[in-house]
Amino acid sequence: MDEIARRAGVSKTTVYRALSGQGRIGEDTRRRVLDIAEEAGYRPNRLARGLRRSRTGLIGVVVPGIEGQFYARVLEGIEKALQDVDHRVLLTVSRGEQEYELVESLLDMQVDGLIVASESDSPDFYERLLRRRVPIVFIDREVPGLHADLVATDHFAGGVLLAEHLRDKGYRKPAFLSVTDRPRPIGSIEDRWCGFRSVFRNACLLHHPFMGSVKRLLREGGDAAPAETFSELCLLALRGALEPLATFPYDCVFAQYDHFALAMIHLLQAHGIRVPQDVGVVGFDDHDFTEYTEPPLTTIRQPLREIGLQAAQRLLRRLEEPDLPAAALRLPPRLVARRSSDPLAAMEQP
Amino acid sequence: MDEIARRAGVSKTTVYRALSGQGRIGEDTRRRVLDIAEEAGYRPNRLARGLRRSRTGLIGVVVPGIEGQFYARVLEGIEKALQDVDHRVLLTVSRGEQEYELVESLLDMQVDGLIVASESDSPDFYERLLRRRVPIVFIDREVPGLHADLVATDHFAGGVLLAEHLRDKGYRKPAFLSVTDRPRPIGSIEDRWCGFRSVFRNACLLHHPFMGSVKRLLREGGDAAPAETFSELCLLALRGALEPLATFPYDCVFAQYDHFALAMIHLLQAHGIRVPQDVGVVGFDDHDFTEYTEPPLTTIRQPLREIGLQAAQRLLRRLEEPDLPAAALRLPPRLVARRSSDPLAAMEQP
DNA sequence: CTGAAAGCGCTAACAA
DNA sequence: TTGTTAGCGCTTTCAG
Repeated sequence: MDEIARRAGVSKTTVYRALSGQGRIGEDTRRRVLDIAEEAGYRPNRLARGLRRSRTGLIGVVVPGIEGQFYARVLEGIEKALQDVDHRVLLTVSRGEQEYELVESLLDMQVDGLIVASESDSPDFYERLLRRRVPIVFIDREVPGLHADLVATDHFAGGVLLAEHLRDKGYRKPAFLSVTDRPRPIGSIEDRWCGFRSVFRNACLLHHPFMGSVKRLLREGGDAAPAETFSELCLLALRGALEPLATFPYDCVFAQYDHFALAMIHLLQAHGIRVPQDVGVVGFDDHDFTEYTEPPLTTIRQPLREIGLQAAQRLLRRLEEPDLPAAALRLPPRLVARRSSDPLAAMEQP
Repeated sequence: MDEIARRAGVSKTTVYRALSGQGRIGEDTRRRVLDIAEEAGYRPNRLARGLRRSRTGLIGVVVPGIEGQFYARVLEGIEKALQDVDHRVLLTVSRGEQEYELVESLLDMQVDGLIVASESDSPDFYERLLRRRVPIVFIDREVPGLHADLVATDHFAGGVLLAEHLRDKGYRKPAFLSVTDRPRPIGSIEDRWCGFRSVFRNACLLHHPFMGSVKRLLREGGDAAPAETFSELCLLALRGALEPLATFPYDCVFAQYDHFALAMIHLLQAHGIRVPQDVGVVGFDDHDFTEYTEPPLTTIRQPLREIGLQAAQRLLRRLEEPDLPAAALRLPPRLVARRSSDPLAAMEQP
């Protein structure tokens, strides 16, 4: 900027005024400065601007992982919404370990706000931040005991949708597979349960830490993996599920995750039970492979991109109005009932 | 920092020395300053530090999209490698449009370096940056005509692996589906072709812009989508592929992408051709749904996370040694031959 | 309409 | 061992 000022024979301030379009300035000087800046290929240093204005245009994002499609899609939505208003995403992946440290480091970098998919079990850390008026929007999971902005799927509605679908298909004795390995069940799965039970009063709840088994197998596995693929891993984790279920005359299963649903189907088939004739199985979207499974799998599609978009927008809004009361936004999911007819048939016949 | 200096009764510089652990300082003052800083919850402003040192610890990343698993996984590797050395990822998604602007904006934010999955067809823009000695590592695709660091899959090796696999399975007359919609064929697919042909001298090349069809359908589709799912879309795009192929007595097909491979399988089956008995089909990893398809699909797994890790490490190295000569690192892919036996059988029998 | 000066928070060089 | 000073590049305020 100094060089431009010198070359144009004006002060830094004038250059700034020309470039920013703010403040009174003579048309001729403005043109001259702009031309010189253009020619010199001048680009403002956003870091310096951030330091001065204490507004960086950086938004910190913390997610547990992005290898699965779940957070990748949410992230896509976040980035899109922010790019549209010329903000940038500072991305960190917590991998179940570093959440708080990462949040701190993002704040050190002077992000304007945070979007966090937290795995925290206690509200203390975030309560402190909120008291310091750090703008935060949580996504996907709520932090237990914390009153803060949240954007997530409406899991209750998802439970209702799946229950209604099963009921419409003629099933009557549903089993609900709770899969959590946490001390307190995950809120989202509890919500699904409530929704599910509001339709099926007689639903049977099978509580078992399948998810924990998968994680343990993954950890222990290391190189000597107990299974080649993740789907096989899920199969291993679910192996014990049939005996406890057998005490209940179920005719359909809500398996919480698509991977589990598929494993459950394989498991049932291995025991000579036909799907969906004898027993129906439904999942809940954590992946988009459901297009490809055999037999077709009915599932709930979560509005992932939309969650990201809404979270970003909420955060931007909060930057303008820091006193906005905290609110939870629960977005409706969509039932994806895979027709069992061959999609190809429909396409090739006509 | 000023406040801590005041409270400790020393100069800012001393506080800095205590906190940074650099320069000589009395043990007692050091302790005192550290205690006060701790108590005051002091955290250094990395933005200011960046401005002063002109080293921000920010790495700009540009990818075309992250909804598919491809770049999400690469990104995971990048983030991991950078997090390990306390650097942060500034993520942007170009969505086939804004690549150059995004790169500029990242530079405005004073990133230390860039990792770019470019869709550019011309080297001019990046050549200018490289002349300005901006550290850049490209991933996945090379920019035509540009001599720069690149980390990517060894597509030639991938082509060889698939060809050898097909040969070992007894196939003799392979068809290679080139799917590009670009003026110049994408380098990676050319490499696959070269590798493939080094094994099968008689391979037949079917050149047709299937990929372009898919994109067009996606664009035109809008709400009135011509197909419910992406897999159906691929099927539509491939419909015309069988006639040109029919002129060649092929007994197997290399379909470039898993989605196409699967669509091809369905297409063949719809025409009464059995897979893999009559015709074998192989893909090339762009997704991890191959675990779930029916019939099983043999494919090449690209070392995506590793690409990210290596790219980040290369960039970090280049930050230290700006004069490193540009180099291409091509990482070996892995053949994933899906056994057609039921994985469950293997697990449940014993 | 234009310019001078101060300062965001940190760091590096130099002086005491 | 400690302190003083200057400056990264931009923005704001106040003065001309």
